[in-house]
Amino acid sequence: MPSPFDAAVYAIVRRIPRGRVTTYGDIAKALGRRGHTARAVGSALRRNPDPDSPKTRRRGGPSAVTPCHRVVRANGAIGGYGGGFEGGIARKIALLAREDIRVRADRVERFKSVRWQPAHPSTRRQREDSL
DNA sequence: AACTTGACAGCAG
DNA sequence: GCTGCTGCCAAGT
Repeated sequence: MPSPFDAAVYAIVRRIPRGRVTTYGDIAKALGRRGHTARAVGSALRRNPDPDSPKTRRRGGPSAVTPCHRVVRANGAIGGYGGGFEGGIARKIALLAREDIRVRADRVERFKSVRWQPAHPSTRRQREDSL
């Protein structure tokens, strides 16, 4: 059973549209936390119970999984994936490529334009998706 | 209960 | 661009 914190993180990750990415820090902000929280977000994703693997992927269902590969670093760097085992990052890159997001020299190309930001708690407006 | 570690961020040099 | 430091955290030892 994921902790409330983890569950909150997953809930946000599941809202990331296909073909877009967000950052650990953006998620932390959306949770109304600051400081070291971005690290905690990474820790939560590391425990992701439902990654976008062939086994867990649902056909047709939009975000039935927790697409943690769509979470990268604030500076556009790819970030981590899986326990950090060799090949984990490669999988993340492959999953992103499948959504037309290219990674070059450890950086997401056109990062600014594919970046998606969840709504900040103090902001009631929900038109976050078009940004 | 203290201390360490981690899929991080922002700001200063 | 980069490197180094500190930061309203959460889990694991």
